[in-house]
Amino acid sequence: MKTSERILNAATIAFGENGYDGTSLDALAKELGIRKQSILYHYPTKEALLDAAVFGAIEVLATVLSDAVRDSEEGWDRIEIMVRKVFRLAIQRPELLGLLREVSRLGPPTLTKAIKGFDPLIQGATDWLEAEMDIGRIRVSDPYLLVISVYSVIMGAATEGNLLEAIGIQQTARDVVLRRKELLRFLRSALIPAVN
Amino acid sequence: MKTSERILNAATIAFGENGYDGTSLDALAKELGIRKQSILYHYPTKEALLDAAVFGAIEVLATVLSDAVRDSEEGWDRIEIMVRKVFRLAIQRPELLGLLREVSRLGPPTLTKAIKGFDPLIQGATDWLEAEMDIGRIRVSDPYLLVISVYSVIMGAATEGNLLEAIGIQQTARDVVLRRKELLRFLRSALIPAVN
DNA sequence: TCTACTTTCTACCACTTGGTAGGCAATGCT
DNA sequence: AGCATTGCCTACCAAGTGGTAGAAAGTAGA
Repeated sequence: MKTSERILNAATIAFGENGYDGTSLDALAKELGIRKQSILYHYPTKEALLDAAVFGAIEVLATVLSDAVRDSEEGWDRIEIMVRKVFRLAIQRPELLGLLREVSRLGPPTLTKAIKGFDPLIQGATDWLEAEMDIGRIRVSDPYLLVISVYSVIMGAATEGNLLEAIGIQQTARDVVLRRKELLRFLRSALIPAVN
Repeated sequence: MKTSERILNAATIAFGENGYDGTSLDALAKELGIRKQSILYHYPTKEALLDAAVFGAIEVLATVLSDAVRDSEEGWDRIEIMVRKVFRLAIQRPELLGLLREVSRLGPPTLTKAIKGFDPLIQGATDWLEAEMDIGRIRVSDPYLLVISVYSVIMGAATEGNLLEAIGIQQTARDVVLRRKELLRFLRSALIPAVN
């Protein structure tokens, strides 16, 4: 793998797990077996490295979501597939979601750029939800707020693995499946309109 | 106000907003108009200061929740009051929830202590939900996972104000009320059993 | 082989970090 | 008054921070 890619991967993990301020270029370099100056050759500043990592994370998430749209039928099935794929991502690469959460705490200017990358995703989801509401497949409510609520829930559920781990709860693969199932039931109850 | 209290308040805000690593004792002292050494007089280390702030935040949250229990009827009313009070807390003192989120990222040893403080709250909520399920007022599911889901949702919704602000969405008091209303509808749909 | 370019390195730098040592004034107790 | 305690201070330190300057080493084309 190219050095610049190795740096980016390590940075994504480090920023996602220890935060931006909690990660030093020296530590990052040591982990990679190189000198800090080599990092600064590929990414002129620490912030540039952060931006690159965030951009990469958004790209991966966008790909996962558009894959979910491609591989799913309309209606509830689409949400289910989406949740499954995001959960798989959260298990395989938890640092990505951690990084995105970190960005939302860091605020501008990085957050501002990140939002721009996110905007088409949010817009697409909002439009789709709105259309589904019109057909009556999704309970009618403010689509934008709904997107954000769903985002919060999925993000929370997907990243709460670390929390459970810290509490001392064993996290077997079966438990993850259970949590995902529970989340889906939760979302289903919240989104599907009541049958009158 | 006593100096030690002023330090604790400022630290809670700073840790909650900028994170532990993003907050320096010097900056904190400057903000308070004192020297760093005065901070270290009241709290022997930075970590001790963090622990004190976290302890305080948990205490406030516990008070809010137990107040909610006291001021509410059983059933859905209790959840509604709870959400209202947590939202009010999130608006009046957003740093508290930010701090708790930060702790969950920092991991042990602070997280371990925090969890201990949280345990009675989680236990109480779990027991209560279980009882409500038995009566049929709450949809039957794993109570523990449900607590965590609800926690994620409320936490997410309550702390997403910064995010919305960054996106550029005006956050009037009316919008907050709308978001809270939407969240309650979301929770209600997810928790109340379907009428067959 | 000479040359131009890319990549990584050593050597430094100014600044900030959390923390120690100890002084000095105010307060209150005997 | 004498004295101990409390609270905040100045002075300082070793370690770490992100970043600059520029040398050395590899690599590829002519």
